[in-house]
Amino acid sequence: MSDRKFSAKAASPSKSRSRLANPKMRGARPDRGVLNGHLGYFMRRAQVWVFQDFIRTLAPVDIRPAQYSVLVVIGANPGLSQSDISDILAIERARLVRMLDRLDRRGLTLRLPSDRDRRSHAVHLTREGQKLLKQAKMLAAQHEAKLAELFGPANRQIMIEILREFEARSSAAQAPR
Amino acid sequence: MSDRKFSAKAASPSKSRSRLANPKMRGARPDRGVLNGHLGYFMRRAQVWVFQDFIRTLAPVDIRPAQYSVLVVIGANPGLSQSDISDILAIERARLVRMLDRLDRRGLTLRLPSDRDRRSHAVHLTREGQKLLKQAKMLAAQHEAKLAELFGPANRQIMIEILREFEARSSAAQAPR
DNA sequence: TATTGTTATACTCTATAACTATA
DNA sequence: TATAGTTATAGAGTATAACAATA
Repeated sequence: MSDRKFSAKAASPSKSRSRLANPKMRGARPDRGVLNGHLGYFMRRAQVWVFQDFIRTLAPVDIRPAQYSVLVVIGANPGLSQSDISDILAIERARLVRMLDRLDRRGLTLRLPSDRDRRSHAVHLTREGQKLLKQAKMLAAQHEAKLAELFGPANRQIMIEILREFEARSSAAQAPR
Repeated sequence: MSDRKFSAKAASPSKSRSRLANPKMRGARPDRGVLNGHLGYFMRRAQVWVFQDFIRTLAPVDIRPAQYSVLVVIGANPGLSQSDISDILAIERARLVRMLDRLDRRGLTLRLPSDRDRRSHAVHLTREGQKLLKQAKMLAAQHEAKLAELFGPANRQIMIEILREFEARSSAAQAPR
């Protein structure tokens, strides 16, 4: 039951005098378990760690997680519009514009005119983008192997399954706003 | 085996002509599964959803996740120094300064001089801070109940256990930077 | 009228560096 | 020398609003 503090109350007001002024508290180890019942807290801490490891592992190709996801989606679906990509990855359209500006400048992606809708662009990887994505995928696999090591391969798989199911349910249910 | 694309290759260069120009691709549903093997991707999506729900649920007290974690830690350990809090929650010292500035201005927290080190502050909740934290904890419990509903109570518990174990291992191992 | 890409703004969070006053 | 709190800066990510061109 790591969840026993799920609904723990706040320290009652009468106990809130300084722990340093309180003989019983003096030198006591601070309670690090107060957030144990909060899933979001642990998800956040773990997610930050995972992204930092991803960024470090992919430093040789200078690709960040969001950029990586965009390159992978374009690589698998050349010709998608920017709206399509925004939709699939839940990246704001406005944010994707800036990201593609930068990837374009680096010579990795290309925005061609769409042949069916003159408002939209068909986004592609350049040959260089394809080459870099290949490298990036190898590095990402290294990163993923490290996660398998740290979580344990079974736990990594369980997490992926639970989270994918959650994504389906949470997007089907109601969006939080 | 949701992981079969873990090491999937990029679309080979010869296949990268526009999906719209390619008769076989025309109108095909874009492949949304290309990131299936990437745990970090799903952790991020889920974490964002969870935080948005947290923010929305705690809107009545206008408390964000990071602020909440700080209030909970102070509430349970009155008199901690800012460094202690930074340590426990992995919040940058510089960032915590701004957060406490705001919480102080709102009358929720208090920085008292430490009686053992004139460099440091003993951080406390005001009575109002204690009152608000109580409310916040009730709302956070509602939020957590919603997560239990969406993940399924068993899955929520599994996630917490896996993530807590991961946190212990990843911090014990080597920090990513 | 609605959508696509775009520009602009604001705020949160992360990451640094540097300064001051203490230790 | 090192640490605690602070200030400042820069960048990523998120959330909006508004605009022109096109549907």
